[in-house]
Amino acid sequence: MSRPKTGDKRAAILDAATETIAREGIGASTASIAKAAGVAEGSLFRYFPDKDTLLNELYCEIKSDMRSAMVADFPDAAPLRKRVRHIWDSYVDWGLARPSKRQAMLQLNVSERITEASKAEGEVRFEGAKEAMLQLVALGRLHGLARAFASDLLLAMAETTIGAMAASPADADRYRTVGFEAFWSAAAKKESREKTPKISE
Amino acid sequence: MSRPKTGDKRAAILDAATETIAREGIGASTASIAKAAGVAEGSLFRYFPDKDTLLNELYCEIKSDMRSAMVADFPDAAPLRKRVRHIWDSYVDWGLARPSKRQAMLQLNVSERITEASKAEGEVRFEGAKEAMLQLVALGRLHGLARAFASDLLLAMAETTIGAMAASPADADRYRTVGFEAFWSAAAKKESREKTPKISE
Amino acid sequence: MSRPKTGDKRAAILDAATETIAREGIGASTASIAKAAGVAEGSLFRYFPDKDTLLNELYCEIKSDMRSAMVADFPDAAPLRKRVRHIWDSYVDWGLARPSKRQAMLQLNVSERITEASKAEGEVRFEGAKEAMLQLVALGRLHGLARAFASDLLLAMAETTIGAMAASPADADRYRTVGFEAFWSAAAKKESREKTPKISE
Amino acid sequence: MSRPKTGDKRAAILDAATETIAREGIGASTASIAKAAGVAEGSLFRYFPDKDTLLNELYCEIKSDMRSAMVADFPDAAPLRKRVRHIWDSYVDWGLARPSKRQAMLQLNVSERITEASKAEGEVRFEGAKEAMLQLVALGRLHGLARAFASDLLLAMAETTIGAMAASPADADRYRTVGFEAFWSAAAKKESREKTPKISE
DNA sequence: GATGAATGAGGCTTCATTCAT
DNA sequence: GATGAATGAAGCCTCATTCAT
Repeated sequence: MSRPKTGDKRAAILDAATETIAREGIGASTASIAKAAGVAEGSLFRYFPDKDTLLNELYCEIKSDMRSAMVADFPDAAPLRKRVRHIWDSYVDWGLARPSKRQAMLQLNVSERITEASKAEGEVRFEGAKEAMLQLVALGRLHGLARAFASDLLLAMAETTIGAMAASPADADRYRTVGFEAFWSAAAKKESREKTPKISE
Repeated sequence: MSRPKTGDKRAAILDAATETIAREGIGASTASIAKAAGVAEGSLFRYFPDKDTLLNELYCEIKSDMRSAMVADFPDAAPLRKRVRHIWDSYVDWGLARPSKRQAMLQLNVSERITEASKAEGEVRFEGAKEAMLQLVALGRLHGLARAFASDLLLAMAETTIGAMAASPADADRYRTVGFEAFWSAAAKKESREKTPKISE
Repeated sequence: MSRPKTGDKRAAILDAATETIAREGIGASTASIAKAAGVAEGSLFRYFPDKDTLLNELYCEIKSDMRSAMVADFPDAAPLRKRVRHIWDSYVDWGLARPSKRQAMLQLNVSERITEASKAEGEVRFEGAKEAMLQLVALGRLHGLARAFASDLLLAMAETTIGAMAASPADADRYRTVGFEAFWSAAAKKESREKTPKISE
Repeated sequence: MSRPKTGDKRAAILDAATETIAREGIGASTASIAKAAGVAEGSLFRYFPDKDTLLNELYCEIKSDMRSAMVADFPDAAPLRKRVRHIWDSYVDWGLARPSKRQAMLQLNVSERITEASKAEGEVRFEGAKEAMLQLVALGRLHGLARAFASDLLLAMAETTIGAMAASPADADRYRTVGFEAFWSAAAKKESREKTPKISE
């Protein structure tokens, strides 16, 4: 899309890597990535010492992009339900709007070439979201379990929802909402519905 | 692990491919798979004309194995909740008991080398499970949406649950149950729990 | 065509090799030859210790077949022209009737895997033909040159003629005759045609 | 032989392929060709996407080289006999001077890996020669037959002649002349010798 | 004898990476 | 810095040959 006219080859390479890996998987050659980026084969290695580094930095970059989408306008002071809904919507909309990034991330997520360090780095600076998830766990159905479980559940359910939305664009809005309600029911307090609003506080 | 002494090289190769791909990803070389299977590299190609075929047959084989686990003892006549719980437990236990198969399947699932035909074949003969999912969708919170959405949601949540169980074996039982309750809350009817039994009919 | 019902696997293999090599060249695999012969892969090596031997024996066999065609009914006592015409027609008809053998021979002829010994063996027992060629050289336009030159010229011209006949079956008879006349003019004495009979004596 | 110091690797590879194929046949490995060319095996594939392309381009290249030899100094305005003699001599001398190219061409000519397109391309731009052959056919012994038949006959006879010259270098000149006379007698007008000169006019 | 599964060397091709320009 | 030609290790696959049944 936006092939930077500026000398920003690094970004061009990361973009091209996203597209190419989304299409061809982790096995995409550095040559094809460089070509898609409009740079010489060798130039790729001026910005990334080797392919593994490129993959790891791409992973971090996409995570960071996703984070930005979630962090933007995060309603820190809103009720829990609103905050979780924000996370949900941000993630789902991000994935829908950037299918290549999402697809590339699916590939990177299962790759043995992404280091633990990269995965750890992907976790940082989601503070508002983490805090919301902590509260959700503390007050809800997942009480006593690891916060990561709630986060992973949200991501897994959102991922499934995105897939359904992409497959049936006409029903996209319903899927987003129903998906969220499903997650909320799964994770929020199990008491009678009347009390649920209280939980979300 | 247990290298079959029988002449069943095909099975040995599939087993070795499972282990190797679980460890190294789809990029695992045919040489390493053959070696792990204890056969010559050329022998691999007597059983599978090329690597893509091996991958696709491995995919189908693992799916079939998973299916067998779910279909076994399927309580066709039980209430919906019991049947869904059976699906949940079967899947979760299968994944926990066969971490390599599960891990390999994660890799195969995102690979562009698995054909639509293979994916379609993976769907068949889950009749009891499909039927349960149809009822769940018809009567529950996902009313009006595609059955596949419910199935995918279950798989995604179970997957997440398996991950958590594997990470904290001590809490495994709690995760399995809580995970299921989360799914059930996500998908089953939203009315008060007392009415839930009615739904399951 | 005639897949021998008898136990004559050796002949079946040679036949199959002829067809397969005609179609795929010298690179045809022993497996494909065995399959075409209707025998097991390993059986081929009971009749021929290795592929090179198979190729060389095939070469000799086809040469021998060709020789048989030429030697049959050879008019030893006829005038030279008649004898040469017999050679010509025998060769041309043989090649036309057995396109696979001819095509396989074209491949074998240029192969570095055919030994000098095989080539030498291919020469023997063409006595009547050799004698005719010797006379032709002695009395004709190629006077003083090697007999092999005349033979090779005949074969080369006949080969070209066969190719033309195969390409235009409707004109086959004309090509055969014109081809022979061309060879005769090329090799026989240059004096007026009336005297030719004298030469041929 | 003379390994070009220039960066012209492509030509070096074609040269090496010529030598290697002349020696070992079409089955010569890309590794041996690359080695003979003094380049890494991978480099070969920068110039030719695969071995088949290499073979086809080699075929075209050699044909083109042969064409150049024939076209050079072609006496368009000379009498027919002179023009045909030019073709004959050019071809024979070319083949004698470049035994590897000739030998390689013999291999390529019978290979199923040379496409029809390559063969067609090999035919173009022989205009002067074609024209001469057309006249020869129109006026001579092959009257009414395809021009290609005359051309093929010339090539086949020249090929045989080259073989004889190579085998007996001492008699080379005689073979060249006698070979031509044989071809001329074979193809030119059959009328009485007195008239033959007229034809050749 | 006959079979065909098994073998592993070797062939073609790809690709991450280097380096001279 | 940027380039892309060059490299050769490594990958997938074929195949002549062996050998247990």
